[in-house]
Amino acid sequence: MQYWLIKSDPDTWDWKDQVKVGTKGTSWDGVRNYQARNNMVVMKKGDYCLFYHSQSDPGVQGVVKVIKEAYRDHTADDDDRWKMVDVAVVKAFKKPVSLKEIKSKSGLKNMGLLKQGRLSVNPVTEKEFSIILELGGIKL
DNA sequence: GCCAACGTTGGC
DNA sequence: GCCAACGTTGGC
Repeated sequence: MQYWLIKSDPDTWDWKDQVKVGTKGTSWDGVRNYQARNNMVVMKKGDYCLFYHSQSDPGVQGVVKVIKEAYRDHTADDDDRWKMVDVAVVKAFKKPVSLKEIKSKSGLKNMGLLKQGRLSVNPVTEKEFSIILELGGIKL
């Protein structure tokens, strides 16, 4: 089992949209970065991902899981390089965990999110994952 | 809207 | 293969 953090610009796709599609989930398309793609390719069905809003009021909104492993991103025209996975909602946080909180928590100082702010798909350790769930006020 | 960080492109 | 120019992301 691996843990991840995936970012979405809420103007394009936000947590509410994700909740709306429910257990059917949605394809996480549009990723055009090699590192992010490489991370998606190694995702396994059932892996948990923290759903993160970038831009205005950045923070983790809840937990989703991988329901379909990497396959060709159909939004990439005839460019075969790009992949996507499908994710579905697991649970919403009682309270979103802001970037500020993440920065101020000592156990989270080494998160990929902080080290490489621009990468939209980041690996998260089990420990980091559990700290963030706690901050979000939920248990799985 | 600005800017830093980083990725990508293209000329050589 | 190097590097400058340019584009994009994301925090503030």
